[in-house]
Formats: sequence, C-alpha cells, structure tokens
Amino acid sequence: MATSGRQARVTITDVARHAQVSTTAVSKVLRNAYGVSDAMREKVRAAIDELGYRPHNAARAMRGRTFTIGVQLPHIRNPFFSDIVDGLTDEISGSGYQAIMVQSGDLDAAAERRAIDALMDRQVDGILSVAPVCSRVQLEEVARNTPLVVLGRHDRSALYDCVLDDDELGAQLMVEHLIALGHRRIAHITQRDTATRRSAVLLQAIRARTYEQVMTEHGLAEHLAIAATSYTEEGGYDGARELLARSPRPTAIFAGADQAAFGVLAAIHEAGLTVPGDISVAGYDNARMSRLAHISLTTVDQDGAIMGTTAGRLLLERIGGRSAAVRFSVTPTLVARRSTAPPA
Amino acid sequence: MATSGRQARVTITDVARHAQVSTTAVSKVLRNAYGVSDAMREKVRAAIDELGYRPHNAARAMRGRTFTIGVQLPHIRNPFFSDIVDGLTDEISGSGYQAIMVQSGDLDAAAERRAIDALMDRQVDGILSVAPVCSRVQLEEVARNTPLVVLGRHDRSALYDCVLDDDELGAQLMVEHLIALGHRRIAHITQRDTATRRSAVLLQAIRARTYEQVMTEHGLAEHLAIAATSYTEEGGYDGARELLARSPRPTAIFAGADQAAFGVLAAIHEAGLTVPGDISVAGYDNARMSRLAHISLTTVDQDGAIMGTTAGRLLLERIGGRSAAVRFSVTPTLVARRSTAPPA
DNA sequence: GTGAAAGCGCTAACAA
DNA sequence: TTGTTAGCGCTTTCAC
Repeated sequence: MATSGRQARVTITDVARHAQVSTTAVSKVLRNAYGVSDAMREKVRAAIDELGYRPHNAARAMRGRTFTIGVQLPHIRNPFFSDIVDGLTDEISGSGYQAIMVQSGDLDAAAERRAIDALMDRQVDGILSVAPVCSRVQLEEVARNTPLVVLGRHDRSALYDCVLDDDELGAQLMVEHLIALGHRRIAHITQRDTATRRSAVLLQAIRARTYEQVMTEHGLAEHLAIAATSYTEEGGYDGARELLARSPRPTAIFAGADQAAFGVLAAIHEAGLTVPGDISVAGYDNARMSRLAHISLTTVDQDGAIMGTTAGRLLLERIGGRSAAVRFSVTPTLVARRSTAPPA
Repeated sequence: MATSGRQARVTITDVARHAQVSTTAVSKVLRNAYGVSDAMREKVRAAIDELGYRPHNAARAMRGRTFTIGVQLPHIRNPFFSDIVDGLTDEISGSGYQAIMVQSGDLDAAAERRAIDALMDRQVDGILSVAPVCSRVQLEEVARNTPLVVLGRHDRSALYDCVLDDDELGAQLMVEHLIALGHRRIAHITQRDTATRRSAVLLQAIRARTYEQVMTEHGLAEHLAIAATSYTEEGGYDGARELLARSPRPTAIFAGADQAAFGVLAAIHEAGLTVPGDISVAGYDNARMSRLAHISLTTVDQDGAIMGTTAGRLLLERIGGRSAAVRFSVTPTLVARRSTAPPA
C-alpha cells in the first residue's frame, strides 16, 4: 500500500527470482537472443507479465541498446515536420524502438549541436537530424559515434545517410509555373543563412539559387527580387512587406516554404490587396494546411511522410549494422491551386 | 586518428586522472555539491574543458538525476502545443534540464500510457503530460513514481499539479459573442471522447457542455447542433460538412479548437459559401496561425506560452521536493476578428 | 575537504 | 541450454 513514496521498481533480478532462473536467462528472453528453450521462454514471459516488469532503459544503455531513436528538429511548429515525424513513427512502430524529439531552435548551429549532444548523452541508438544548419564536419563527428540520417540537406558523406528532396527541380517547377502564367516580376522569400560557405548544401540556398537561374534563363534577371528572412510565418510576413514596398511591386511571390507563404498571405491581405487578383502566392512543402486554407495554396509537393518513413528505415538499417552511406531523394511535383493565376 | 570505429568516450575517470583527483571530487563539482574547495573546483573545471567531457546520462540515471524532462503530447501538429513547448523550453533553459518529447497519438489512452511509460523507462526526472485522456487513477500511478504536471484537464489530484485554462469561461465568452452578434443557429464541433465516465474533466467536454448551457440559458436549446469529430483539420472539415448538410444550416460554427476551425473554413469555402457573409466561424486557442490566416479567425485566447512556462516551473519545483499539489488556471479572453459578423 | 569503495540494473564473456 | 560473474559510468555513503 505505498500511497506515498515511490514504489520499488521491478528489476530483472525480481523476475529471475520469481521464475526461478538466472538473470541471464531473463535478459536473453528480453532480447530474443539465441539459446533459450521454449520452456524457459514461457516461464520467463509469465513472470514478466505477472510482475509487470519493464526493462530499465538507463541500465540497458550502459551495456547495450536503448531502443531509442533521437529526432532533432528546429521546432515543432512547421507542419511539414509533422509529416516527417509521422512517417518516422509509422516505420519504427512495432520495431520496439521509441522516438524522442528535441527542439533545437532556428538557424542556430550552436544550439543545434547542443540538441544533438543532448541526444547522444542520452545514449540514443540512432539520430535523425532534420534540416541541420551546422557543418558537415560536425555531422560526421556525430556520425562516427552514432548512426545518423540527415534529412533535407544536399550533402554527400560516407558516414551518414541523406534523405532529401530534389529542391532544384521543385523550385524550377514553381518558377516556370509562374512564368507560364505570364508573370515577370516574380519575387522570392528565402531563409537567411548564417554561414555562407556551406550554403550550397542547404535546401533554402538551393531553392533561392534555382529561382535566380530560372529567372535568368528566361531573360528575367532584371526582375530578380529576394527577401531573406526565414521559413516561418513571421518571416513570410516581414518578407512580403519588404517586397510589397518596392516599386514596381512584384506580381507573384514565391515563398520557399508554405509556412512562410501563410505569412505572405496575411501581409498581402493587410495591404488591402487580393490573392491571386493582385498578387499570386506560391509556397513549397505542400503542408496539409496548404490544402485546407481558405485560399488554397499553390505549392510544391515533397512527400514528407515518405521522407520520414525512409529515414526511419535507413536508421534501423544502420543500427542493424549497415555502414555504407545511402542517399534517398524524392521527386517533387507541382500542386497548382487557387493562389496563383495570370497577372492582372 | 579514429577515422573508423567509435571514439572512446571521455569518462569521469579520465577527468579525475587528468586533474589528479578522485572521481568523487569530479562528481561533486559536476553537481555543485557541498564540500569542494575553490582550488579543487578550478582544477576539475579545467580538466573538464580540456577533455571536452560531458556526463554520460545513462550512468547518471542509475543513481541520480538525468536532468531530463519528458513531455508527452498527442501530436506535434497542433500549433497550440508549440506555444506550450516553447514556454516550457524557455522556463527550463539555463536550469541544466533538457526537454524531450514523445508523440502519443490522438484519443488513444493505451498509446498514451505507453508513451508515458516510455518516458519513465528512460528515467526522466519529471513529466509534463499535455491533454491526456487516460484516467486519473492512471495519472496518479505515474505521479507516485515521477513528478508530474498535467496540462489541460480539469482534474483535482493530491499527487500531481494541474495547469489549465478556464474553458468554461472561454466557451461562454464565445457563445455569448455569437449570440450578441445576432446568431441563433450556432453549431459546435467537439472532439469525441472514448470513455464517457471521465469526460467531465476533459477540456473538450467542458467546452461542449458550456456551449449547451449557454445556448439553453438564452432560450436557444432547440438550435443545439453538435458534431463530434476531433480537434484536427480533418475533424473540423468533416464536422462542418456534417453541419452544413443539416436544414436549416447553422449561421455560425464554433469549433472547439482553432486547428478544427481551419478545416471548417475549408469546408465552407468548398461548399461555395463565404465567411463571415454566409457563416461565421470561431475557434479556440488563438494559435498564431489564426491571426495570420487570410480570413483571420475569431477565437479564444488562452496563453499557451504562459501555460508552458508555468508547467516548467511547477515541474522544477516538484523535482526540487515540493509535494503539495498546485493548480494553476489561466483566464481566457475573447479575440474577435474578421471571421465572425452578424448573420445575413 | 577529500577519496575509497559499494552498487544502481543490465548485458556479455565465459564456464559449466 | 543455462548460470556465474565482471563490469558499463556514475553517485553516494563513510572513512580519513
């Protein structure tokens, strides 16, 4: 009747004693290890059930696995990350693994590294790093100690796996869509980068660069207009206000992420303009919200669930012993909705 | 030059040897424990820095604290949960604690319990449970073993702390707002509950019940119309379609959560109707998105950041030894925006 | 103020 | 197939 005070936790020793066997036997049953008779397995299982035993993770961590996968992501506010996490969860459910998430904050390489360290200190068996901004060297340092999958970067490394979207193609599809509609003054909102030297591998840089290239190829170099804020609602809002203040103002705004596009919609509405009447708006990600919003958003679909599922599979493979690096790329598609139309 | 293979981890023994002291001394310095001279502290600190030592969490967990706070939440897609998590993160940053999150899925008491167990197995020092649906008995079982703060339930327990919003007041404000605008056929979208007996403590039940009460008090009992789906975009979408099919259809829809209200907006738009021209729409939570959406949403503000901050503080207090239960309630306010107007 | 030593719950050699 | 035993890295008595 321990109404106050903690209940003493049931340990492997209790189970062993209760089943009249050794702790080793119990441990083996727990891990489905080789060399246990059916009778033994039965006895142990029964004892485990009877006592309500659950392995103590920290103790496991000292010697073996923790059956934990750590997910580091900038923040949980971006609905696209939800798709990824749901995919990951789907894939590892039933494998006995549990995903734990930590927020690392936006655009802060130091905080990001602390978040990853926090996962490593907690002895996760593998790490999924979502859209990290730190250097490849840092990621490789992590990968040397823990199975690592990086999502959303155009890196190449022999030490970790990459899951990414062909952002070049996605951005190209979108800019060409807008050009085909007849737009010329097409502006772009990107996420500003902290360290320029590695920007070539970050997806925001690739989307922005592709925007510039496609515009230039179509002879629209003089209409290039980029606002470098961030892939958040606030970032989209601020970026749009900046772009709307220019003269002549753009007839279309391509935000590098849906989340930012939502902010763009708000800024345009606040300025007394209409979408797509005065200005076309496009995003990237095809977050669920894009479909459901009142003005449904033209965007680029990259299948977050599949990216998450794949990341989970790759992680389990790595934990299982694979060491050769894998690179998985999803092909984006254009999703034209009501937020884009020919210019007035 | 360990290019392949894991680097051997720096342990407390390495630090002790390097600083020419005992491991006990190092441990004390790490925990700011009583009984270390300044000189000793200096020596140890230097060694820690030099070696880049970080305590091994699992080993700590075996004896003492893990400096980890576990957050269980239904899913990360709801932007209101982001506000809570940001508040929590803010509060515990600098305390040496790290928050880890696990998704438990919607409306599934068993999955929820597994998620909480997963946190306990990982020896977190405290748990924040966000809008749990399981029974109070289960929560108390958890609370007996781990400091626990429950957010978003109208429970009373001597074993854990509660952080909640006065949902009765919030729902009342909203229904009266709609009535004051002249609406009579006001419908409500709620989250269906799995186990009815404990529904009295769940926020969705309180919002729904208050809706019924206020309507009845205003002589509008005959116009009661509730769709029981869920607090998600899909739930709002499905619920709205159900309500729109009724005849006569409502002139206002009060969704129990902003997230659901977004789905309502989509359904209404799809039906060729306008907001607020044909139908007024209202939500609950004042998620950031509500402010920024193209049709800005009338909603009830409950300060998620403050709820998160408070939950963090209460958790740290409990970890620090407090055992008396605390109950913290925020007072909601009405935020009238453009999605509500007098009926046509 | 400092350090030696026991032990947390588990896994993995190794022995039987 | 089963059991014995030595740690994993840390915290915590308890001597000194």
